[in-house]
Amino acid sequence: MQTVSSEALAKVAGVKPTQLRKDLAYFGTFGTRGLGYHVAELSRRIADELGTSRLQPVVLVGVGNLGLALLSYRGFEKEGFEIVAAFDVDPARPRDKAITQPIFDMKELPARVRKLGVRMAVLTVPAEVAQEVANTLVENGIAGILNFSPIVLSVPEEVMVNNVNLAIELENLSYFIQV
Amino acid sequence: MQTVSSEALAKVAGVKPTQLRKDLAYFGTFGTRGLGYHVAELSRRIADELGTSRLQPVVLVGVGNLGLALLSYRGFEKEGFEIVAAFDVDPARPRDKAITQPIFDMKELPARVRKLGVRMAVLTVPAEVAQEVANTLVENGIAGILNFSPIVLSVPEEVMVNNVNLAIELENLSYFIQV
DNA sequence: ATATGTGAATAGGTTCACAGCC
DNA sequence: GGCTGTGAACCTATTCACATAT
Repeated sequence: MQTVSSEALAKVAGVKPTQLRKDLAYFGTFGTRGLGYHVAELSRRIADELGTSRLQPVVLVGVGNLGLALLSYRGFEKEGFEIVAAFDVDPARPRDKAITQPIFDMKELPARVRKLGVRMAVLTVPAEVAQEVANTLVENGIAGILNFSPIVLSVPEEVMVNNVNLAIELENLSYFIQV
Repeated sequence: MQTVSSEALAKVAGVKPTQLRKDLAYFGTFGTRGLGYHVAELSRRIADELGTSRLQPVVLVGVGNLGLALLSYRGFEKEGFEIVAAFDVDPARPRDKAITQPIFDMKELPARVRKLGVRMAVLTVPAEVAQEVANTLVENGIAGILNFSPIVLSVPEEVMVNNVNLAIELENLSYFIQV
């Protein structure tokens, strides 16, 4: 399959074809009229825009249940991300799951994050310490945080935070399924 | 603290006060002019609207890394949700973590979901089987699905799906932190 | 004096309709 | 003929400004 239409792409993405075309058009002309989009080229150009054309290093902070599960998750590499290191207040606490990434003590975070030059972090620490850890991350060069703590982080405006709040997702479902 | 202002609430929610007031107003008049919102009453009325004033039972399907982590997560109960049962193709596979919820064989899903009368499900199965499992869930009365598989589920329009896609969250960060 | 509730104004996002190009 | 790219139309969401209530 060499080319693909906006209609086919929209189908799998769950959006309307016009939406998809307009979105792509914000980044330039990706397609060919009468033909569609050249798959390889489209893929490359999207990766370029997202910044995932090279492998992006990421650190994870807070190796509890969720942190450990994310460290084992094999779905990131395919999309161009690699969790290169994890940090925890108790790096030696027994963890049953075998993971490939090293777990360091939180104390080592500043030096190691700087050394690695990592710009993205996954935050899976308890809510009580999330803001404090976020501050440390930002101070040491992190520019994007994927936050799993159920609090609104306060960060400088040049830092990007994406929140994943599982309770809110369920509340949302709960609301919409009500009879 | 008996009452709270839209300004204080907006601060912790990370939105503007007018936004918060307008949103609440869609569900009725919750506050008192000159005073603010009565905390206990507001809390109760929001829970009523969300349908979380009673404990909501939820099932989880797919007890892999992520599923297991979510089963151990203690943040749901506080918000009114309880994962009452989990299902997996291999319920007996060794899992190091001690969890309180029973894990049943997928074969038992239809009968048990019906019996329990559960209306919400968390879907943490591999992408290849996600659609098939979703179909089974819907056939047996599930009306809301929290989907962690990186695919767009096709469901009847009365069924609500919320997607959590970790790779997309990282891609989003990656895009915005680019220099 | 203080803080909500809300119409009006503004901004942002989606869809339509079709011109433009292969 | 087929499919993209895009201005215009439409729709939805946010913010403003202030009337209203305590």
